Amino acid sequence: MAQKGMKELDSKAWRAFHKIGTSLLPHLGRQITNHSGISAAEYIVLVALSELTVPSVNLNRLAQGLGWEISRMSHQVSRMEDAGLVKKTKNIQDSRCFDVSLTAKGRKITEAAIPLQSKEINHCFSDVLTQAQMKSLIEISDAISNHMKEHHPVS
Amino acid sequence: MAQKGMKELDSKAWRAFHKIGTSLLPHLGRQITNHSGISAAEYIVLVALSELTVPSVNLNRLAQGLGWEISRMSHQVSRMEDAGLVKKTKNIQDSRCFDVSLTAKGRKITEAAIPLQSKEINHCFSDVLTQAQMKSLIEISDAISNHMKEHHPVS
DNA sequence: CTTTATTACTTGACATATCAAGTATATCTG
DNA sequence: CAGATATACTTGATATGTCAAGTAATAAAG
Repeated sequence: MAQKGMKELDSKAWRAFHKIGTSLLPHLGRQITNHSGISAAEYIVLVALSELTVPSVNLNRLAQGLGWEISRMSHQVSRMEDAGLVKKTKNIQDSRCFDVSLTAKGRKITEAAIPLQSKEINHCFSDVLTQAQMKSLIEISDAISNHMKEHHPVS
Repeated sequence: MAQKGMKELDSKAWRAFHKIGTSLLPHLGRQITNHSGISAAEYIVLVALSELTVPSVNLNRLAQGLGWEISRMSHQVSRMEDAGLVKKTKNIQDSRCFDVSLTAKGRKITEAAIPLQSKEINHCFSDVLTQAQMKSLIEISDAISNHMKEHHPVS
């Protein structure tokens, strides 16, 4: 995906990263749909909601927590409300805000989906890597994330 | 994005991987559009075409080389033909096939875009990682890719 | 040589992601 | 408290990715 202006190792490493980023992630998304009948985007939102210590969050916080644009979250939550997976309620204190929460159906699907997805991740990711490789990956992620936070805070 | 059914380190490593996969890749895509006026998908196809040792490839090979579905490539190439970036010609030997090649415009844009994109990748990726980390990433990618090839050859 | 697969690609429908613009409700400022 | 600003979210347009179904041409089988 890029070579001129890059050193040999850099280019190989980038291609390696790009490859797993554009194959593993979509593959696991497809698995979610196959085993649980929901999309990868829906799964991400459902899991985020299921991990709350409070019954609901507003759209803004939910989007920020996942690093999504607010508009993307608005569209996604609307579709999920139509699908009966989440509920949207106008906040009483600030009526610009909407509180989003899981419906019973959404919770049920999420709780069934999580262990199946964990199994898939173990299968395709954890089980094929050594502990040292996973630790290395965490360091790599931190290095990149810190750089992004400093230099490209919004995007 | 997943926890029940996963060990602590596994879960952390997965979240780390997921995070960079869903932030760095989109960020670099946006950079392409900003500096060269083409989408990330267009860039990927253009670079693949510019790296050919022959003047053209058929859709099928192009899709396989990038690990894309043929339908995705068909749509993408059609749009790029409309945009004047590539040219599609019916193959003479086998008229089911289409040969895809760069137009002069497509080549010009690609050659200008590649060094700019390499610079961005260096900035966000290569420069923030050590050589050891890049080597580790290549090993990690190989391990995952090999597993995928064995167990999920099509998807 | 005709029927039957197979292959290469197209098409349409829908889900999704992004962008620009809009609406409504707070909040701040003088 | 009126006017300006900011915040929270919506909406519509466009590009994209995926799936299922379709078309057309080649290859294989009988």
